[in-house]
Amino acid sequence: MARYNIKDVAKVCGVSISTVSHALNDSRYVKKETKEKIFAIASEIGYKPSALAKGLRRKSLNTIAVFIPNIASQFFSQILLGVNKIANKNDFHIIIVNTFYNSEEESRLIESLKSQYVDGAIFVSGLDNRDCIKELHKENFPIVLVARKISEDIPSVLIDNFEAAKSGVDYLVSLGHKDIGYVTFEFENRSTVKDRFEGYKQGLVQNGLEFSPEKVLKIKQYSMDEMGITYECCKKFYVEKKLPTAIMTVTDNVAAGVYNFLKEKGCSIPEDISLVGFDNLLLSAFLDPPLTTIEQPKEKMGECAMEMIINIIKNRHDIKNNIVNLDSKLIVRKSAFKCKK
Amino acid sequence: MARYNIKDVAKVCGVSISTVSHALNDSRYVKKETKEKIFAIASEIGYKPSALAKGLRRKSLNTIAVFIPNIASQFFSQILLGVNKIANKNDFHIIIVNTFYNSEEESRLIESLKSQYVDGAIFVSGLDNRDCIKELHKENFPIVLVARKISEDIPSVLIDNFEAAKSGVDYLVSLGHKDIGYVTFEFENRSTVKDRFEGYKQGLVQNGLEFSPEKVLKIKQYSMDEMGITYECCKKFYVEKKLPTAIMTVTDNVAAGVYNFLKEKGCSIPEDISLVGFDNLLLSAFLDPPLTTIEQPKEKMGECAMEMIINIIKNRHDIKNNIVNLDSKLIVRKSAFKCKK
DNA sequence: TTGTAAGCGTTATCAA
DNA sequence: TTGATAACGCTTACAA
Repeated sequence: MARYNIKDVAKVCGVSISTVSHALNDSRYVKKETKEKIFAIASEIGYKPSALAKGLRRKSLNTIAVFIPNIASQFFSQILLGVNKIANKNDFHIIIVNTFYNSEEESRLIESLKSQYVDGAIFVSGLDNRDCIKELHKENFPIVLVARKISEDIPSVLIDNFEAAKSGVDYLVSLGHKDIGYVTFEFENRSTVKDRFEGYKQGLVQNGLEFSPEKVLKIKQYSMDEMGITYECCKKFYVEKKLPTAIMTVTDNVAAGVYNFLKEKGCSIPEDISLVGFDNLLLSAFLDPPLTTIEQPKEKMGECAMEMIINIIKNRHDIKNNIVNLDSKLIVRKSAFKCKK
Repeated sequence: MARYNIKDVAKVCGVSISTVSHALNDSRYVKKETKEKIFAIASEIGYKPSALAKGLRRKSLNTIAVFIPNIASQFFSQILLGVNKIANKNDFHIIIVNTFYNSEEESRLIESLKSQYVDGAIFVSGLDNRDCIKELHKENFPIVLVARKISEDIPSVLIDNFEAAKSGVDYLVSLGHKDIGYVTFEFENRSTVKDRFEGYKQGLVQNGLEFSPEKVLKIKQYSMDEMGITYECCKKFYVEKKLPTAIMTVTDNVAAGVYNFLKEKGCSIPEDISLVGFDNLLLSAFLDPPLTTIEQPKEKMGECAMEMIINIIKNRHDIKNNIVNLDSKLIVRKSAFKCKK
């Protein structure tokens, strides 16, 4: 890969390098014929400007760091798809930083980011109380959060988790359910998870039902195998508890864990118990029966975040529009049914 | 983010910038006290060398491009996990290029890669007949292939797809099956897919069974929804054909499509028909019944590829070790059972 | 043991 | 309408 540089082009064209640069970048007037010649020769010898040199000079490489708990998770990789799409369209690159929900690792990586060439960062999910992210924002480093909320003034892309969860309860109530359980992750420092829980609670209350903490299973998320830990926790939690007639879960993977537990126990879904998930992960359609769930527009969230950060970088940011709430909706499949009791 | 540069450090330390550079990089002897002072001050003011400037000078940014058909697919994102792990460990970054199995897009992106700052590329899956990849290799640009084979001299990380598929047939035969169907993607230009098919064929023959093309359903992969297209194709293919007693599939997503088809038809798995998948995707454990499948060590393949490419870049490449075959193994779950007939 | 200065490939200022 | 040249922040050959 012998590479040509701008000097080579200039020499062949018989002009100065600044003319070449200006012609190629359209950054000042260049006589038509000169310009044409420059373009012709550049393409002929296959000249590609060095993004590196350009980056050094412009102090920007059009690259965004994307912090994500786990690339290999459906939810996150769908978001990445959207991020990637918009990045491509705008000639941006992304580098992916996998944090595995590890805050120390996240901090370390943010630190190393500073030596890097990134123009901004997108943080997907993760914990709320991250001073280092606030700091980044204070230092005017462009950041956007996705499915995570740290403070009102940091740009974030979300859905209204509270309303979405409430709509799930409404749906179950409309099917006649009065005894509705909830399975969630622990939510200190996770406002998205907490908002869903509050939506569940409020949904009960607004429908004239009583909220009872005993009906809530809180799972400590110590591993990436969300289905597996859910299954284990269910075994302990429901050991001598009566099962409710319906269960809502904080995410589809958790619902899948509940499926496994219920099937093993000989309960059939939805005859004996109804289930509603959250996120509409691909697997929810594979489950048997297919899971009724609440859609989160993952790809769109990624697109939106990338668009926002590009706007911020290019100083086109509309400061009033910090928090963007996208629409979610209930996807009715076959895991929830009329309550028989 | 006011950033300090090497000059600032030099000034504060009262030494020249070359001393600072050498001290920090350990690239020539620097008096102990001087060195200590440089480190102290650098860390105090939070100096981070600009990766960009370093990259321009060294003509390398320690960045690898990873070409992948679809980040949002289980199989690929698991590979990425491994790639990412080793990259992190070695202070490499990756930029991800999503091709959606589109060869033209791939070519275009390879082209744009040349203007970029990447030190090498990993190509995951995709078609075989890619001259532009061969060309890249001829130009001595470091590349490694994963789950894809273009020619013997291009470094590749694979499993032995032929043997793996054969072992699946052996297993089904050991359960008493004599009528074994196969569902695959079309495999012009996809040697990995073809090898599996050949393994299936050879497995039949070696077990004294006859291979019959009518038992093979070939799916044209025009969409990313592998489950959906499989379901549709099954409906057409088996419309008036007798179902075999067992079916092997080219990947678990295809098996999931077959599940849907069979369940709708009222066939139960494994009582009426046995199924064996391929890849051991996460979803295979979620299926009902859990799918017996052939494991492909996805994360390890990613790790291996990244290690190889780093070796190539650092000229530590052992030229004899171009094609690496990792181990695969049969994961027995509950979708295959003794043949009743 | 350390400093000077060239050079990586651009962009952008100033001058013509 | 265009050209010289400094500068981006670093590494490294050469000199001291």
